[in-house]
Amino acid sequence: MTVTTTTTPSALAWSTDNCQVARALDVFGDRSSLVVIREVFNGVRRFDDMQRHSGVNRQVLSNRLAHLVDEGILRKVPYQPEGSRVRHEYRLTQKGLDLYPVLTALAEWGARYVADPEGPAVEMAHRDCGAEVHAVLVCDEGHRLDDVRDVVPRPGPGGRRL
Amino acid sequence: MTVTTTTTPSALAWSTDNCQVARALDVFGDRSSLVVIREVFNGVRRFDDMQRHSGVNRQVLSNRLAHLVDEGILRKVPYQPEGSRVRHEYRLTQKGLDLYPVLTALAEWGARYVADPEGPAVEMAHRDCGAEVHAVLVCDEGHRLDDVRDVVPRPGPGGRRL
DNA sequence: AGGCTAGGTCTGCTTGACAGACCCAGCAAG
DNA sequence: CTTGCTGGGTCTGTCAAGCAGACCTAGCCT
Repeated sequence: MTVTTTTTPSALAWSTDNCQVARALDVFGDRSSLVVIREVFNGVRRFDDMQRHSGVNRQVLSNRLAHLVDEGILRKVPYQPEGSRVRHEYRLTQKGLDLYPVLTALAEWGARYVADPEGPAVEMAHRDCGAEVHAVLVCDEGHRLDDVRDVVPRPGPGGRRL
Repeated sequence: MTVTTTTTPSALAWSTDNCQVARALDVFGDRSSLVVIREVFNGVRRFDDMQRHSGVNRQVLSNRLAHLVDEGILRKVPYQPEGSRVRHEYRLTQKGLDLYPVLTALAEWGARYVADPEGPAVEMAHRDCGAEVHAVLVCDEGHRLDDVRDVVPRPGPGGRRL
């Protein structure tokens, strides 16, 4: 057991008031919202289907759907089964579709650490070629970062000193 | 307003019991856990620092840290400020470090949709060249998927029919 | 002896999740 | 016309979780 000395992290000098990660989490960062989003990505778009398929409580599902519509991540689209009245289903907006990298990264981490021995329950594929899709980190200079230790967070243009 | 007809999504035929996304969310998928993880990624590793910097309730912080240590995402490392007794700080394990793509994707989505006009509060950089880092989707055939509509989820090897 | 600090725990209140029952509109069968 | 079915919810009561704020404790310093 080594005992190390440390320095004060510079992040402490920066505010988290306007952190976009925290704000993103306010929008969809609870278990139920992410499960709902997973359902919609999987093509399950109707209230009852989602409820049965995901097991999320009806009341909570109702709240989350309304909230995600409010936030512009989902939109309600009317549809009409034959011989039946118009109903509505939930679809991803562009803002919602842009969560694909988040969901892919999540699924990939899950596949590595919490999947059953026979493999992950779900995977992402390239529509054109059918090959599996992964979320990888690349920098603007074109380098691919295979070791996550090469990534370092830093204050962005909107960073505020305390 | 167009009214569409739809088909039953095939995802309904597959179980979500062993979905690795849901399992990953069980491990760290609540707001506080993700905020804690953000703090540790930013180099804030001590209890009081995290509490003050992130504003997470002390009790909740205590729970989350214990849980994340339990799950092998963080580990407690002793350190010794001069002239003081040994204390402990929280560091990422490899399992925790592998959340970098998730956090990067989250930060990127947040930068696009919920950041202040002057820009995101935080960004990821390449340690070697200083350029900004992004989470991008690539397939095993080497194609880069710039349009998320080219991604399609499908049952993986661990998928179970209902 | 008293104070300071890191890293927590304890208490009481309020909010949210949850299961399960209920509701409502409109089609269709009897 | 009544009865039932279905999708998409709302209502109710219970119980777990979040929260603010006070309190605790070990070891160092004065």
